[in-house]
Amino acid sequence: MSQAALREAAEVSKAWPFEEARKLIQRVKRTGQKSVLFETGYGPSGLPHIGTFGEVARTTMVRHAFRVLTDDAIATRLLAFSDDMDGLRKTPDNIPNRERIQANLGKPLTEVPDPFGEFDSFAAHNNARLRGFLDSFGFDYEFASSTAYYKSGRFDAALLHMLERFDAVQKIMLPSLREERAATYSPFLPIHPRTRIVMQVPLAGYDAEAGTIRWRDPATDEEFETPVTGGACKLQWKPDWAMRWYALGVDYEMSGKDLIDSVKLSSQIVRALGGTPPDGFNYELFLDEKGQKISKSKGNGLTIDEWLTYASPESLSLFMYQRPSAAKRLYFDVIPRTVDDYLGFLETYPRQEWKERLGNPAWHIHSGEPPAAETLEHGAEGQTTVSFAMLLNLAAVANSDSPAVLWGFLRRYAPSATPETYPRLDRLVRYAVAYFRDFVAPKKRYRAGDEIERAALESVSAKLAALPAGASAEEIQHALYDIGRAIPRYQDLNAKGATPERPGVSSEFFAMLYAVLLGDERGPRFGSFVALYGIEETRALIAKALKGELVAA
RNA sequence: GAGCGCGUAGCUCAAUCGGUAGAGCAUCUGACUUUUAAUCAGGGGGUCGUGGGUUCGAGUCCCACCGCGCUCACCA
Repeated sequence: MSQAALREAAEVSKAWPFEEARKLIQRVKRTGQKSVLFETGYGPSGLPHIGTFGEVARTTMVRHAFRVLTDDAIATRLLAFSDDMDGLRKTPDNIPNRERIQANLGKPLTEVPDPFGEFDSFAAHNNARLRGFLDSFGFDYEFASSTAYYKSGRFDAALLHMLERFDAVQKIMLPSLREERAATYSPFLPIHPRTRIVMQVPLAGYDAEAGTIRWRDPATDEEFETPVTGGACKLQWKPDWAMRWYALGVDYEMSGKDLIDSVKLSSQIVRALGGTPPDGFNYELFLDEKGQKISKSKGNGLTIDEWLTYASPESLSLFMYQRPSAAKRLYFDVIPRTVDDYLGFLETYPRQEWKERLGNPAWHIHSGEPPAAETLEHGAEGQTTVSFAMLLNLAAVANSDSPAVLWGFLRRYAPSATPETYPRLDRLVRYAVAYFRDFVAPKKRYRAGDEIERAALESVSAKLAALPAGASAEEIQHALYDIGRAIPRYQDLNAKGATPERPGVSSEFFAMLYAVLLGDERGPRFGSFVALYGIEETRALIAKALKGELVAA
């Protein structure tokens, strides 16, 4: 499959990153520009939000589609812009040293101390967390700090320009506000020279030529004249966004649907400044398990760290790829399915034509170079992909959060496999084990045994003790049958091959073992389970069950 | 009030350019170590929310309506 075929398929691909990239192609054709700037926004008043990751991941997909469409003839950059000069509005609930932070309300986030005591400021801490994650995923981006940009003078020309167009900006903003707010609204927010608080005060006047605004401290009635440049002032949110687009020449920025009105207003402001607003689209928001909007202040839904505890970054990337225009529940229970969907896409990719490949999320997740799927050799049946769902089952039947126990099962399935030869499968095993430990194991409901059941378990334990250490699954299985056969409750004369002298064992017997020992209604072939889990370990498990420790836990 | 999204199998959801509606789970049947599933094979289950329109052909495109939900209108 040639590069030409790839290009041809890309030109017409309906995959949304290509649809978006084609908007930019039009833009470049119109303006003749030789580079394109992508921007993603981040508000560091809280820990990095999973939506922020989504925005970077999705923007990266558009960027890559654009690069394929242009053969890299147009340079691209991705700016991760942190709005870290914003004033701290309220103290987040999920941080230490809240009192200390409380004393800094209203100051720029870069001037609020780090509640974790690790960085120069709260913003620096959260910025570092964001960068750490973006780096760990390998995103190609440039980090930008609003505070640094303001202070460096990089925004000065645009700020002075906006001051010149003050009336035009007000004409756009004021109708969008309620009367009482409109009466005091100023797009320019001076930083109080003494308290360092970002002041939301009405302007007493401004001097476009001098580049200053005049305002009054409501507490002292003292009047100040502050330059709009050099970081002495910042802008209100919507004018700020517009100014940034204008000053940096941002060509593409997507945002959530909660910002639809903001995009409209900011776009009008950019035009009033004589610029062109970026292309982009409004994606749907993520919902928590109850269908509520995920927000960093509420701390609902999933965090990046939580997802990465149970699944790979690639699977999270897949979640972000799929249907950005549809609201999706983002909660723990979508993880297994998303992981297996990802593995499935990886597996079908090599067999596809370019047209399908470009619609395959794996292509977008891996910037056009998805790795080969990791498959196990399974006897004559050939290659098999081990799914997350299967590993969860394994963990459940083994009732184990130990990767080694799962590998024991896997090696029986595919003897040549080891964690060293299958590193990605090993990672998957670790994720599955973590998911099992935190979401499946707590839901187990152990049943206490009655007299007959307890006696049966005693017998099983004794019988196991009498078996040789290296007893096979088969030997153990037959030993179990002999126990069950001797107990009237579990005799089954209708079983295939059963005789009155040698009755079969009903499935009740095994159901009892699962319910009492594994806390589940179903389970593995028990002989195999014991062989892998270990005879002594199984006896210990029985002992715990008889003491009532499993029911209690 | 304004702007969106979603209605497809019992459940959760797919369905690329408009071309015979699919998957997973659940359920049922069968095979297998004398019975257990981490196995395999197979079956049933649908008026694609409703009604129009375009088309040779509509889950898909257009219009209207119904239902559910979200967002914005203070801040970002």
